[in-house]
Amino acid sequence: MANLKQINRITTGGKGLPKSLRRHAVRPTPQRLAILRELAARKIHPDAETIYEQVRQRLPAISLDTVYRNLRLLEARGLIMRVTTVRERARYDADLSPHSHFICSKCSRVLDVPVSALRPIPAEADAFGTVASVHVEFRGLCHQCRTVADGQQGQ
Amino acid sequence: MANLKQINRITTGGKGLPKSLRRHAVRPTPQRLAILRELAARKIHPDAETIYEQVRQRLPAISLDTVYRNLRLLEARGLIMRVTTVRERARYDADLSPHSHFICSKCSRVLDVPVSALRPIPAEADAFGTVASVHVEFRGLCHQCRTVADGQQGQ
DNA sequence: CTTAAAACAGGAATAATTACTATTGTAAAC
DNA sequence: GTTTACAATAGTAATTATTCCTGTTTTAAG
Repeated sequence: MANLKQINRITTGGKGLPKSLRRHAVRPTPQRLAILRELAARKIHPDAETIYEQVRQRLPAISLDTVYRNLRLLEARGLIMRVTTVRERARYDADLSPHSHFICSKCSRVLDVPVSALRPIPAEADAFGTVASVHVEFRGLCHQCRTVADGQQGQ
Repeated sequence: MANLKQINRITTGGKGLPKSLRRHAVRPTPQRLAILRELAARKIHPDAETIYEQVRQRLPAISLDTVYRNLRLLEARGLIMRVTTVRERARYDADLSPHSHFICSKCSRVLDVPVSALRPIPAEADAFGTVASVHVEFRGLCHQCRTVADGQQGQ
């Protein structure tokens, strides 16, 4: 699946979406389909609560937990993605010089990435509004954790 | 809180930091100085809890709320910055094609920013580890909100 | 010294999210 | 076409990071 046009074509009632879910080893339950359709149909990038309110009109018995559970599952299976970053403790920096961060997904260490490792953000983004701040965040395995993982495959 | 002056003497290493705080219209209280020093001394980009644990060794009576309150204040005054993004409801997207987002700080609408508005992220970031994901987020006023703001100054 | 404002400690409250538990739906085996 | 096993669900309780509230202490100014 992977793109909006495909999903949109599918969500108008065809059998494509259920098939696509099965391909990803996800059972196409009514709740799941409703959530996914709601996400694909709208461009507003809704949050769990908004999806819940909408889906409830069709499936009045659905629970908020089901929405959360399925968003998590669908994200894990690579069928949808988060717009906002991972929700974790806020971290601070006294260094105000322009730079970015690499966050290790295993040890959660935060490394400074100098601007030279990025291209400067162009003014084109101004097309969408008055840009007040830009946040660039890399996630992955840091060298240390990668080395350990290479040696002993698990954990 | 007893003998604050003693504490003040202890936590006040040099006079530079207090002066800098005053320049930003922030009163250089011992707690504040300790928090800021902790942040500046370490490169680990600590979270509130970590700062709290550290500062507590010098100022055992400090409260966690004071740490949070001051981090907020120092950020608002432009003396420190968050490494992670604003902590708000997670939003999802069914469009997995590479693109970025502009989030309006007023109406919190999320607009899609095509990759063409960004330069592709270079492989240089690999110097820090194995990059699994890159997240780019713009924040500011969207056109609609800006127009409204121009017309009627308040709100 | 007195007084007003800012900052504080401690604990209660909030909001988003996740965990738990008993129940229901469903796919496959018989 | 039942039975069986397991995934998914609803409803609610719990958790976690953060903020709010109240009464007190500290600081700065008159």
